[in-house]
Amino acid sequence: MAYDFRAIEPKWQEKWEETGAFHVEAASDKEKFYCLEMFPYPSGALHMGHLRNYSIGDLTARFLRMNGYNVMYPIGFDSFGMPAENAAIKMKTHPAEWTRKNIDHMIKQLKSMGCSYDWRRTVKTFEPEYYRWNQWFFLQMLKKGLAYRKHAPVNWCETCGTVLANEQVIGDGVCWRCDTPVVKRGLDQWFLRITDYAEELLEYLDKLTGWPERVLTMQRNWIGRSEGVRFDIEIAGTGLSLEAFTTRIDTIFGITFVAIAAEHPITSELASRSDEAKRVEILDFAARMAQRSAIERTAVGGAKMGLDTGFKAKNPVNGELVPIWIADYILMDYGTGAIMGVPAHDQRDFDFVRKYGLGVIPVVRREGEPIPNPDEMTEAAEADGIACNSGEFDGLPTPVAIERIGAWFEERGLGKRETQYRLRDWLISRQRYWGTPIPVIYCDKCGIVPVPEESLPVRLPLNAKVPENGGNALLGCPDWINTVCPECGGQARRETDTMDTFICSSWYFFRYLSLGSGEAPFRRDDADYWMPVDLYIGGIEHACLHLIYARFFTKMISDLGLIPPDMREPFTGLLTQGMVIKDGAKMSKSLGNVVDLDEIIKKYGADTARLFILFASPPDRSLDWSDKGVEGASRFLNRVFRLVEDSVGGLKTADRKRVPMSAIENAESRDLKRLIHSTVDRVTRDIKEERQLNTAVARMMELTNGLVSYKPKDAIGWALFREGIESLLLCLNPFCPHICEELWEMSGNGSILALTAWPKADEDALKVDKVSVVLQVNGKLREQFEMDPGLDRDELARRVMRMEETKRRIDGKEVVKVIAVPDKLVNIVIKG
RNA sequence: GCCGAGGUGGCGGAAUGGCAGACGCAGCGGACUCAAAAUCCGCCGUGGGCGACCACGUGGGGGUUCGAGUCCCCCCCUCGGCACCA
Repeated sequence: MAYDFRAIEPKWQEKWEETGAFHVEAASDKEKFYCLEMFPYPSGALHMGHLRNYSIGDLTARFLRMNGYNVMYPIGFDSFGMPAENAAIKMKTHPAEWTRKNIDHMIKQLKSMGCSYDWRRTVKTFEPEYYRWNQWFFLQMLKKGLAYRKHAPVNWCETCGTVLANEQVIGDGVCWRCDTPVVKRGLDQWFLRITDYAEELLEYLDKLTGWPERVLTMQRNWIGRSEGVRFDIEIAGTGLSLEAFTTRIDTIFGITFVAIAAEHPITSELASRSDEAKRVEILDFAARMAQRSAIERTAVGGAKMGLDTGFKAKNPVNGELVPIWIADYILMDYGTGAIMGVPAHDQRDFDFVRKYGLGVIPVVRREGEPIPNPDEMTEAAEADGIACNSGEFDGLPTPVAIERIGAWFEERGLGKRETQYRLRDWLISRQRYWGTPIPVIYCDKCGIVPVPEESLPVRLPLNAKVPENGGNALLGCPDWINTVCPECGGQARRETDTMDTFICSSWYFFRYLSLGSGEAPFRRDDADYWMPVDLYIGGIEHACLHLIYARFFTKMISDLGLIPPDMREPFTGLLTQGMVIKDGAKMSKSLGNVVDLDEIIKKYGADTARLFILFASPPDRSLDWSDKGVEGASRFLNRVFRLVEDSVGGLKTADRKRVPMSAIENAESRDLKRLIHSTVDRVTRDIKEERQLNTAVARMMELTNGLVSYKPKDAIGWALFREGIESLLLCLNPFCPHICEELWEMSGNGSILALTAWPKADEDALKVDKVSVVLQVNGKLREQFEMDPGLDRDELARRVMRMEETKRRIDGKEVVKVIAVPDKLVNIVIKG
C-alpha cells in the first residue's frame, strides 16, 4: 500500500500557509540569502522544465533556511507578451483575462509542488502598479540620454507583427519566439543605450565567479570587443570622405579597394553624383541588397556580390587611388559600414577580389621568408608576420606595426584608435498591444514630449480588442491615443508602441523586496539588505537575452543612485539547469512526448516528482525523463514511509539524547552510527559545495537501506535508530518536504520540520575502526587487508610486507620499490 | 572557422592521481501467494576457467607516474553558442 500523499501533501501545504512559515523580512542579525528562479511566463501550465527549476530552487531555499539563513525566496509572473494576444484571438477573450486565469492555475500548481515561497511578495508584471515603474525607468533613461529614438534598419518579424532586439533574433536569423525568418525594415524606434555599458558588461564577467563558464563565454562572444583604428578616407574629386574601421591597421599598405555597405548613406550621395545609367545601377543594386533577409545576408562563404561605384578612394598612407565598391558582405551596423579592402590578409576581401578581378598586394610576410607572389596566393595570409611593402614600417612584426601605424594616424590627426563592440543598442519598441505603454506623447508643436512622472502610470486601455489580423490593438483606441500635450496643452498623440517584455524581467527581482512601494520601484533599505541575488536558477537560453539586460539594468539603477554605486551586478551565483528530455528529444507538443505535471502529481505526488527530477541527473546537465525512474523514486519514498510507520511505537518512546560513539559497543550499531553521520556529512557537502543533488539522494538511499536492515534490540539501539530516522528526515526534507513533515510528526515531534535546524555530523562517528588497505603489485590490484587506521607510511608498509599473501605475491622476486599511502594502499614494484 | 561543455555497463549516472561502475532503472534467479500485484533476498562490464582465479575494459593514439576515467600532447565524435563583426 502506497502512503497517502493525496492527504498528506495538501495538509502540510495548508499548515505552512496558515503559520506563515516562509514569510521573510529583512533582519540584520541573520545572514541573508536571496534565492531566485527565473519567473515563469503564464502560458497556461507548468511544464517539466519548471518542475526542475523550482525543485532545485525550493531545495536550496529550504536547505539554507534550515542552516540558519534568512532566505528570500519569491516568485512572480512575467505576464506581458505575444502569446496572450495570440490566445486572445484564438479563444475570443482578452489578454488580461487569459493571463489572469493562467496565473491562478499556475499558482495552484506551484503550491501543489510544495514550493516554500513567501507568497505575499508575488509580482505580476501586467499590473499597473508594476509596469508604472518600467515607465518611470524609461523616463529616467530618457533624461540621461540612455533612451533615444532613431530611424534605423531594424529586425522585423512578420508573424509577431513587431520589431525585435538583436538578442531576440536567434540561430540563422529567426524570431526567438516563433522561428519566423526576420527581415530588415527602416523604422523610427526607441532604443536603450546598452552599448554605453558594453565595456563594463564585458569586464565584470571576470568577477562573476559564481557563473558557469559557458554563460560567461556566450556573453563575451555576444558583446564582441575588438580594438582597432577608425580613420578617414578621401573620395577623390568629390570633397567627400568616408570613415573606415580596421583591427589590422598594419595592413593598410595592402589596400586594393574600399567597400561600403549597401545601406551606407554615402551610397545615395555617390549615386546622385553619377551619370544617369550609373545612378540607376547603384540605387538598384543597393535596394536589392538591402531587401535580403538576415539568412541570405549572413550565409558564410556565400558568393559575395559587389558593384563598382566608379569612384576612387585615396589611401591615407601613400595617396594611391583604389576603386570604391558596394559589397553585400559589409554590414552597416558594425564599425562604420565601410572597410579598407586588403585581400592579401583578409579571406573575405580575398574571395571578393578573386571574383571581381581586383589586385592583391601582400604587406605581411612570414618571418624568414620572401614576400609571397600575389598571383600564387590561394588564400589570404591572416596570421601575424613581418611588415613588407609598407614603406617606413617594413620589417616590423605585426603587433609592433599595429602599434606604430596606429600612433602614426593619431599623431597626424588622420584617425583614432578605438574599441568596437558587436553588442548593439537595445531596441525596445514593440508594435504590440499587450505590453507596457511607452510614456511619450507626440505633439505637432513640441515634438516628442515625455509623460510627466506624476502622470504615471500610463495605463494600458483594457477595453481594447485584439484585431483578428494580429495587429496592434492600441491603434483601435482613438480615445486613448488622442490626448493633450503636457507642455503646450494642445492636441497630441500617445506613442502606440509598447515596451519589450524583457524590460519587465530586467528588474523584477528588486520589486519582490519592496512589494507595494508606491513612491519608488523599490526601497533602498530592502535592496541594501537583500541584493545581490545569491543564487539565480534558470535556463541557459537566457544567456544572451535576459541575463544581459538585467545586468545592464542593475548598472543603470546603480548609476541612478537607487542602490550603492558599487553594486554593479544583480546575480552573484547562477545555475543554468539542463533541459528535460524524453525519448531523446526536448519535450514538445508537436512531438507528443510531453509529460503533464498535474498528472504526475496526481499519480505519484509532488514529493516523488521532485525527488525523481533531482535524482535523475546533476542540475546543470540535461535530464532524461523516465517513467520507470519516477516509479523508482516513488518506491523509495514508500520504503521510507513504511520504515517509520512500522516503528512508530519504538520511536516515540526512544531516548531523544544522542548516543555518543563511545557508548556503543555492538559492531552493527557502530556501523549504523557511522553511516548516519557520514550520510549527514556527505549530503551537506553535496548540496552546499558541489551542488550534486543526485549523489545526495543516493547517500540518503544508502542510509535508508541501512536503517531498514537494522533491528534495534535495546534502549541504545532504539535511541540510535531514532537518531538515524531523524537525520534521514532532516536531510530529505528539502527534497521531499511533505512526507518528511508527516513522518516527523508521526515519530513524535511537534515542531514544523521545515523550520528545524539542519543536523550536524558527529566528528567522532566519522572515524572508522578499520580501514581496507589494498595491495598492488606493479600497479595491479592483488589483495585486500583490514587494518588499523592511522598507520604511517613506514609502519603500513612494514605490516603489509609481513603478510603471508604479500610474500606469496612477491614470490622471491626482487622488490624494487614500495609505495605506501596511509589508510589506502601499498604498491610493490617487483622485477622479473 | 572560433569559443564552451561532454564522450564511463543494456539505460540514468558515481568515482580529493590510489579497489572503475556508488545509487537508481531495466534484466535474471529465488521467497511469500491458489495466482497476480506489492514486498523481501540474491545475481547482474566483457572474455577465459569446474574452481580459488586470470586477462581485458572509461571515444582513439601517444606521454608523465610506482599507479591515469582523472594530469599533459595529438586526433575523432556529440551537443550548445557565435560567425562575411572588418
